[in-house]
Parts: sequence; C-alpha cells; structure tokens
Amino acid sequence: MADQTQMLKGILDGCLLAIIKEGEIYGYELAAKLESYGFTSFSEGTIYPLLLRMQKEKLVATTLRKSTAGPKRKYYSLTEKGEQELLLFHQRWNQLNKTVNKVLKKEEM
Amino acid sequence: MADQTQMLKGILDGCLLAIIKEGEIYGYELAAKLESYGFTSFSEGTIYPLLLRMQKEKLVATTLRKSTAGPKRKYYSLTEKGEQELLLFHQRWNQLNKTVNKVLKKEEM
DNA sequence: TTTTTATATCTTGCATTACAAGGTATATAA
DNA sequence: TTATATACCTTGTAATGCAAGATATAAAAA
Repeated sequence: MADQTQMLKGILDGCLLAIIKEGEIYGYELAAKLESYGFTSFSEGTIYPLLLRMQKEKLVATTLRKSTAGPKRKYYSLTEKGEQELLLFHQRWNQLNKTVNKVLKKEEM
Repeated sequence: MADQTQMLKGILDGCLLAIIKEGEIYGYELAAKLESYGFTSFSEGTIYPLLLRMQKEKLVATTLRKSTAGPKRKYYSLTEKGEQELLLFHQRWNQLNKTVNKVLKKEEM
C-alpha cells in the first residue's frame, strides 16, 4: 500500500513554495531544510526536477551565485505567480485536511 | 501544478479503509459516502480499481448480495490486516499533517 | 602534484495511482 | 419494449516521487 512517497504527491511542491517564501534559498540547502522540518530525507532526484518544473511554470525565479565550497549555487525566490499558487495550495491543503480528519475521527468512535 | 487529484495519492486508500471499518458497505454506496464527507465527486474509475487492489492485498474481504434495484452488490469489510494497515495509515497521516502544517505556519509569519 | 572529500546540480527511467472513457449487466417503471 | 437507475469492471493516460548515475567545483589531505 501507499507509503510516504505517494502521500507527498501534490504536497511537496506547496511545501517548497512555502519554504522559498521565507527567503532566497538554493536546492541543496532546501533539501536539508526539509529534513529539519521533519520530512524524511529527500533524494536530489526529487528536489531538482521539481524545482526545474516550478521554474518553467514561472512560480520561482533563479539567480546563480558563487559558492565558497563548490560549484555555483542556484538561488530560488518566489514570483508573484508563485505567491498566488502558494495561496491556492493553502486552500487545497486545508480542505483536504478537514475532510480526511473528518473521515478518520468518525471511524474512531 | 498539482490539483486535488495528486494530493489524494496515498490518502484515498486510507480513507476507504476508515469508512469500511464503520460497517460493511458496497462500492457504489462508498462513492456517495465520500462525497458526503466533503470530497469532490469520485469517478468509478477511481473507486473500483482501488477496491480490487485492496482486495488482492487482503486488506478487505468481500461478499456478494442481491440488490433490490440492480445487479448484485459487492460488500466490503475490513480484515485483520486491513485494520493494521489503517493504524499505519493513521500514523503516516498524522506525521505528514504535523510536518506540513509546521512548514505552512512558519511561512505565515 | 595528485587524490580525496564535500559541495552542488542535472538527467534518465521506473513505479505508483487518480481518473476519464467506455463496456456490461440487472431490476423496476413507463 | 424502452428507458432509467443501479452496480460493477477494464483499458489507457498523466502526473510525480525517487533511485541511480553523471558532471563540475573548491578545499583539504596525501
């Protein structure tokens, strides 16, 4: 049956937007931040394709900057469209949350 | 970007288990019940394959019974394994819930 | 100098799963 | 006998998390 992997579908992108909104951040750092929030460790094969997708959709803008200890970092920031998408995500998530919790609470009785 | 469709992945099956636990129910009825809980209407192309999958995994047991107004109904009930899976789903859902809400709350400040 | 290590990003291919579309069958009512 | 509501199933598609592997840079160790 479904594991955490499946549960993340359609949720991870919203979380990325939320974290990027806190301030410019680059991919490698983002992966670490997600873990610090309680997500199980993230593969780069998950993060980078997602970031590229969001860049294509113009939800995020990017800037390359030199690193002190490796190749250039690609910093992400939210666009106006990204902010709007984040708001929509909030709504979808809250709705889902409410509905699922209703189903689960009912079943406990 | 992801819509409700993607968000449901790995969540819908747990919700089905939760509803079936409330009492024996057949597929067609289940679809209606989900709507009553606040989910947007469900295609039968979503429900039936999922139920068959859960049957194969022995999470649910089935009984055919005559209907008063149509072909036979296939009633589903939880197996012992299904109950355990439901518990695991609860844990996964609560964990996800906590983590995502933490990310979203932070971003609001 | 050469090698190793940590940092940093990207690509390819796979598995899972919600869903649309279409098909079949039964019972009642018009 | 036709229409309608009920009830279930199958096939194919799209979306997306992730494993595995490739590439590149900079600092430290050998």
